[in-house]
Amino acid sequence: MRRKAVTIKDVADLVGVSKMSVSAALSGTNGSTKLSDSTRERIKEAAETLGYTPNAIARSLRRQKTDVIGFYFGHGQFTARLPFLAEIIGGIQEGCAQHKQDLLLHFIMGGRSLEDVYSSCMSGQIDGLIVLAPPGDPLIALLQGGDLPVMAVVDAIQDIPSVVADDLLGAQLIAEYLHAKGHKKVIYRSLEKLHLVSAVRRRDAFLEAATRLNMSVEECELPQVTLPGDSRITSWLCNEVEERPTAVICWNDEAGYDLLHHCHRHKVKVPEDLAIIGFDGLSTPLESMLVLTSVRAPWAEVARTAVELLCSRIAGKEVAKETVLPVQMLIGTTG
Amino acid sequence: MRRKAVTIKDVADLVGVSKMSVSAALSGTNGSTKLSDSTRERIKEAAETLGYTPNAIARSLRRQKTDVIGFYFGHGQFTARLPFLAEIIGGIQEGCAQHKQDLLLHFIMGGRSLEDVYSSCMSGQIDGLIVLAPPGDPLIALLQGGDLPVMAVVDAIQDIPSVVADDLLGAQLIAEYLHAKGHKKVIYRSLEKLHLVSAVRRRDAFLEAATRLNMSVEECELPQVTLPGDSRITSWLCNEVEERPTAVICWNDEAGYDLLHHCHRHKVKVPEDLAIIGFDGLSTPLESMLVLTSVRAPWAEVARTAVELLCSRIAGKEVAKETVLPVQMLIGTTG
DNA sequence: ATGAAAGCGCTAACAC
DNA sequence: GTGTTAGCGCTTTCAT
Repeated sequence: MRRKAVTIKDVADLVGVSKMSVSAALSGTNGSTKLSDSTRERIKEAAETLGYTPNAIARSLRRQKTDVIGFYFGHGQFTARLPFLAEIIGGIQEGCAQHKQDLLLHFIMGGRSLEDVYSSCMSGQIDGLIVLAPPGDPLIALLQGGDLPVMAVVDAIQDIPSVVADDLLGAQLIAEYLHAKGHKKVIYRSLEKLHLVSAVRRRDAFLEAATRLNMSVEECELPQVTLPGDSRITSWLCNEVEERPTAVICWNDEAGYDLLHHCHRHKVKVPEDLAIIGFDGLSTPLESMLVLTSVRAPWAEVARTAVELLCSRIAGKEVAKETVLPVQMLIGTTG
Repeated sequence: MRRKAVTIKDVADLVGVSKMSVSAALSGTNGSTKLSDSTRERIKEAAETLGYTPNAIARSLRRQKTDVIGFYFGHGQFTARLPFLAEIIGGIQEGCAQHKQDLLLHFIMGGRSLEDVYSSCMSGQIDGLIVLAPPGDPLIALLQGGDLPVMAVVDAIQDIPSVVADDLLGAQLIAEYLHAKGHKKVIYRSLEKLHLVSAVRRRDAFLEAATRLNMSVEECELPQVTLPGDSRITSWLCNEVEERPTAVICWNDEAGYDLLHHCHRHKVKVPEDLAIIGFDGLSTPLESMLVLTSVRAPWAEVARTAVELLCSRIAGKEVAKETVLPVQMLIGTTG
């Protein structure tokens, strides 16, 4: 506090009652203590006059509850500037706003040591935590032991209730879509290090579905952001190989757009020469001109739901181990 | 706290020292109390053994300081899903991470009453606040009275230290660019309700510069998101009027992209038939194919700087009333 | 170099 | 109905 703040005691003194009565009159959460309407009114007036604002910190200390939730999204590997993450954060925002409770979002920032981050989580500043991270994230292991309510989003985590999109269905939809369009030979562009559960699920489900539909799939693990010397794909794109693949399925939209750049640079026509499919269905400012064919996953809704379920958990209720939200095929102009 | 947490007292009892010594050994912020290295070590070990995590709430209550800053971005009118806001939030994230101090970001969510939001700000939960809102935002007026350190970003606010982009220069750059390209008659597409300082500055500076360069400017206030019956622009686009405008300067990128959609729908060729200029320089996933000609404003850097200055203010230092970050022309494919 | 006492502002439990 | 007593877990005097 910067200047001596007005406290409950000041109000009590002014009205001539005890601190208790003021607390009861203003916060209302009190069970036993009852007030007459007249005193309650006088107290409220006095509080108004003095410009009293309850001190949330003191309240939290006493109640052992802050009405604040945390959001952790990996240790510095993600930035909130990514469209995908903006979608998630926006969803959390909506969830918090929706929950009439005075629920705020507390970012757990990266760039500090693991111990610091863990301390932040366990320091009593937050009642619960939303996590977006691969299961192997070191924080997860630490959190498993504690009793802070945690919800995972996007990537399911063992032993932590998770809200995810239907990666399996999405992958199947893509396989069926391509099959219906007559594609026989395709490339699946996966995440280089498959540490994300969602990426693994999508790949496995796609391979399985494609095989079932008699499509031939070559897998191609590429870094998320394209390298200049991306030999295999580039050679496919440039040379007119016999029976070359006719589509590339990317594990997410970012990789899809990245490939689109490639194609553009190499004068490969999309989708005539090569179809490109993504996964996420993120919107871009250019939708009337070009839309990446993709699977639309309701990321904001995933996050919103996670907030809701986290609140339930904090309130002591059990929640489903895994909540799967539906996806749908988004037919764009790239395949 | 969910289960009885380990407290400073537990550690003290185990080692056989007073709570004081533990506090001194672990937090180090203590002035007078000195410890021998041996006791300090024993205390640290014991803390480790017990899995002690300091309770930040208790600490905050005692020190009247939380090391948390807040971010308020209007009362529900903005969503974190917007690319522009993602940029700002990402910048704040970077600023927080950079400040090695255990500095966290506390979102002040909308969707609650003005009083609730104000209470959140003044409840002692945050040491300072970053605000992104028009000067007329009701919260601003309330905040003016209080003594919570506040920094404004993007839109300068009277009597509040602000970090902004060089809107004036940006507008001039656009005017000069268009003039050099031979444009004589253009439209300035402004924000419908000019309550944003940045929007006003851009418009005024553009009108001034354009006039100086003998360009004729018609102003056209449009809602941020296009209405179907946007009569004036549409008629310009569809009819081959004598001496029709050759460029539309939009107050921000969003409006620019929106207009691009219009043009696309009406088969207006950009930039041949009409040049479109934006303001923000937001990146999109399609940059190798289409880039909106715009003024690139370093929004993330604006936010990062604001965090830095806010910390200075919290530490009691004076900061500049207005910090203006440079912008530059971003030549794209639309004009 | 260490400890004891006194709160920070609030609320849960019990008296009256 | 209303007041009193005790803390929540920590840190800042001031004494030893």
